[in-house]
Amino acid sequence: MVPLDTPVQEREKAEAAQVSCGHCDLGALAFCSGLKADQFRRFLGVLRQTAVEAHSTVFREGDQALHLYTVASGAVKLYKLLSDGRRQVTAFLFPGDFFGLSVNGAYAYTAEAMGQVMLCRFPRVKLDVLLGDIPMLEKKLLEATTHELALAHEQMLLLGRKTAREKLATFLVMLMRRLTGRTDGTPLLALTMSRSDIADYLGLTIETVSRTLTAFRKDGLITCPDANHVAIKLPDVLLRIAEGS
Amino acid sequence: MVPLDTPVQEREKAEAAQVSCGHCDLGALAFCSGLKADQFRRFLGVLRQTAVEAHSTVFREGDQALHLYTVASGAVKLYKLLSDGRRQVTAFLFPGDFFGLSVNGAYAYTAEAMGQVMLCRFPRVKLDVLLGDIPMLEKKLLEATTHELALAHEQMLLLGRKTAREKLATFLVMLMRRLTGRTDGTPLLALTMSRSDIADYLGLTIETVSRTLTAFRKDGLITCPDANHVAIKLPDVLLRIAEGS
DNA sequence: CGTATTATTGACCACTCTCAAAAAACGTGG
DNA sequence: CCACGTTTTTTGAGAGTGGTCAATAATACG
Repeated sequence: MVPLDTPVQEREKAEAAQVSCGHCDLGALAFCSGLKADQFRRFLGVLRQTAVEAHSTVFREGDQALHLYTVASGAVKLYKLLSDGRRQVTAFLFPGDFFGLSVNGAYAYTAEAMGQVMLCRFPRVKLDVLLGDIPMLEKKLLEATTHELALAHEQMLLLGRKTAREKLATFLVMLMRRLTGRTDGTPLLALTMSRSDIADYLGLTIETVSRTLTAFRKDGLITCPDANHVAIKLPDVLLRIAEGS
Repeated sequence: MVPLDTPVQEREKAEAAQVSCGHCDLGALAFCSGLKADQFRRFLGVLRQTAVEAHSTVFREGDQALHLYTVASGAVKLYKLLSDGRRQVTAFLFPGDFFGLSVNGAYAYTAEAMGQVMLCRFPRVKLDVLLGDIPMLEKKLLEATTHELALAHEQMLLLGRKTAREKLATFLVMLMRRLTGRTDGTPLLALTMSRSDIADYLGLTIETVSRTLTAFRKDGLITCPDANHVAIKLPDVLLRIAEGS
């Protein structure tokens, strides 16, 4: 719960026309990629990098939305709660993803670190000025939000219309794409999230998640070296299941 | 399926500093509200108003995303399909709402008119130029997308964690807010969507939608003059059910 | 007015949830 | 490093919400 703030204004190693943030290894995916040297300097003046410990809350739903964040390293989950404790995880975020967009000045969801996480934090008021001056940043933000929206639509399809088996298959394929960038080979996935997180992401219970993974194992689709690692044995079959055919 | 295009460039009745589009009665909610006279003239040059017949498809998921749309009047539904025909309605849109945002140049969902609809259509390439010149428009678009994203998160919570009863209650309260702007009194809602649309929006079957509405009727929460009209008798109780308590 | 479509109601069933216990993994201190 | 307690995951048995299939009723439409 105690973010270790590290000012970064003084680090101005980027004088080249094309610079990269240097705090992350995102390359062209980073928010700051493509900025000119002087723009990048101003960008650094607005940004503050913060380290967040595992399982600590970055902000809660309803909090005043003072900052916008991007994930530099690690993973973050977003969720919403019902009054009786039922939870819906709305997204798992990985390096390069934005979060903290607000409606009416309040965050629409809670954000929690799933492990040691490095974040880039932008005060909204300062960022708004910068967005006005550097149209490319605003374009990127709009593009990122649009992308998030498309993912949300995908997730609605999953939650509303897919079976438990299809949900888990979709989840594994998604992780495979996101963490390894490929859907071929037999990648070994490190699950940074608990069964409870997965269940709340897919609209299932932990028991159903566990049982379905066991079924996948028995079908030879995956192997599990341990509870937090999944090796995808038949990616193509899994993909077919995910798409509901 | 045959949109009746009506060029509107010549209609330049707006010479005042603060103008409103004139094609809709949205006031401050309209995309064009707050534009200066010269900006508005350019805005009109980009825009094309189109009338769309009931049940016709504006565009399909995967189509090349050439246009961005706003609803001027009527209602539109967005949906995604699985290969075997299972459908998830991701949103019902009403006057003032945007749609047609794309990822990788393709629409992420299908858009269909639910009745006679008037749309404002913006070619993406022309709009992009205009957005670059009028930062306020880009801000509005970002805000609208952010708002849509928040609604999507709400819907994920509903789809993943709410019971049929809670889903229907949430749906009715949402319609009440959206169509009447209030949650008090005993408003009469005109349902522009079929049971099938409602079911596919809430992740249920038409039978469950029908049964749950009957249960609400028996509980005295609503009355139904006919199948397409619902009078909310106890809005506060419905709201409590919707929030899961 | 007859036909097609949509909505309601009923009976039954199954997928997933709930409750419960066992097994495995994790963390902590001796 | 191991014993211990705690937490997480897995597995099992049974139950319930919502789905499926089917028939009836109501509505829309030509």
